[in-house]
Amino acid sequence: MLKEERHQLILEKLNTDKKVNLVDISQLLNVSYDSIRRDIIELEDKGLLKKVHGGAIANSYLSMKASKGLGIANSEIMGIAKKAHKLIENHQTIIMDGGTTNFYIAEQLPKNLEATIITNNPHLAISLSEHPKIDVILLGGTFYKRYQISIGIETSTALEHINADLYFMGINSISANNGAAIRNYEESLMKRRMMQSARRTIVGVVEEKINIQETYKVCEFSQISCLISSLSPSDELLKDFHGQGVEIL
Amino acid sequence: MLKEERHQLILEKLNTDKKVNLVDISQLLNVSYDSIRRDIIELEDKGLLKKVHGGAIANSYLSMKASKGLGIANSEIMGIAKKAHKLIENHQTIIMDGGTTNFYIAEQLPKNLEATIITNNPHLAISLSEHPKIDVILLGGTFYKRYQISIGIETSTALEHINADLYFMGINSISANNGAAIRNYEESLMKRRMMQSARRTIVGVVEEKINIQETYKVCEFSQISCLISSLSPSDELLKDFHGQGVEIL
DNA sequence: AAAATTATTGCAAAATATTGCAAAACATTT
DNA sequence: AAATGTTTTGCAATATTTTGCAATAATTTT
Repeated sequence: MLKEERHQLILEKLNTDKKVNLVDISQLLNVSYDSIRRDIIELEDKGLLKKVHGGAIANSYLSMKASKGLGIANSEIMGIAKKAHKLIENHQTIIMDGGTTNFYIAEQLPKNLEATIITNNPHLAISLSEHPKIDVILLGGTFYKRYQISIGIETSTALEHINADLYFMGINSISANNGAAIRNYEESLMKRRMMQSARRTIVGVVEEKINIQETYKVCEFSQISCLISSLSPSDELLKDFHGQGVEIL
Repeated sequence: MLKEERHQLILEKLNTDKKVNLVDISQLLNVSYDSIRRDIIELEDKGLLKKVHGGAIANSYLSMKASKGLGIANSEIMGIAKKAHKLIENHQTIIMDGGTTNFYIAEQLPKNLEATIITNNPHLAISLSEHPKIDVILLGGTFYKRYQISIGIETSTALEHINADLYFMGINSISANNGAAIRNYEESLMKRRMMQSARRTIVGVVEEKINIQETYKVCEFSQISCLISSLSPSDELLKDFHGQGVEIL
């Protein structure tokens, strides 16, 4: 079994399961624990996954890239995308940043929608090439391989002169008390800047990100205009989120 | 067993299995390990597979290209890329814009090269995620779907503060008398701006672009520092290009 | 805090890669 | 057909990479 072969298999498993266990994989592929451990280190160096105690977890960009190729979209995310599309009207200007959810919201936009999309996510820009009536503005800056978006002073400066209608913000966690938070500091600053440049901030999240808490807080929950999930607004999981003036879809 | 025959078989096996093991193949085809090893090296030089420790794996972009029927130009471009890499030193800052040739020059850069690459081509930024030691700066602006690059005042402004070592300029045509030219006006302005931001401008072209003339002139031939093609510098086709102080590779 | 699991490190064995060289095969010219 | 030059091939010596192991450290769980 070639090393590169193992690498591919690990990444594939990561795509479907979102996480891998070191011991499991080593038994599955019938190689020593150490080899797999070193594989994981190498792959992390390439920014293709995130190493955690006991194994590794998927990187948003990777799942994006993989699902793009495979054309498989998670049905939960598709539901979120559908709801998001209802908030968009013709001729609006929309800011979108990184993350799998945003990628699908963009990719699945109606083909006849006329809009301008501003993004720091090159995958999204490329994908929107298939939408003839959507103008795309790509925000430049230092490209963060791990998150597959550009971040930095340049990105920020460009936003200063923009007044968008909507901002679809991708996040890693949200809770009613602690607001929205993510894993990267620079990115959290960027997101605050983006909020300032749009009238309404909309957050789409998959269930597993609800009621958990990541390191860097972006904003209070009440500062968000609208929260979209795959759940029914009356779902038990969402009960704390009501009553703060945020639309729940 | 002919060499070409072996090459075919290796590529076929690669197509079905996505990977080949050096030892296995050599036993299967009943030739020495060394011959297969050299086959793999040759095929890699043509950009038809990716050599790894112990064997080779299929080349993702190539299968992509092959399915589109574009496979032929590939080995020509690989040759240009190889020549281009010799001009690059560690720790340089390099501007690269759009075009297939530039894409391959970037993608095939040595994995251990330390450099900063500035580009308005998001495909290139994404591809360079696989190069851990290369920093990428993405230039923002209006995204031109047709050419898959960003162009505009913003892009231009960002370049004002940049002094790069090299600029790899993609073009549609070049001739000794009429210089370099392309098909899009906005892009031609952009390229002139990029030339100003780099010490040396390098042009890599496939044979079919030599001695033809496109609509929008970017610069005189003599303003280029170096011209790279797949031909030998002494080739008949290139005879007019000598004597203008431009390095021909 | 102890136990259990997982990580890290250094090391030696195994596998693979590289290089130079000479024989063999092939093609080309006399 | 002989002589010549080129390409291909296999071999051997050497270098590099990968691998598994064992001892030790760090982390998570109990």
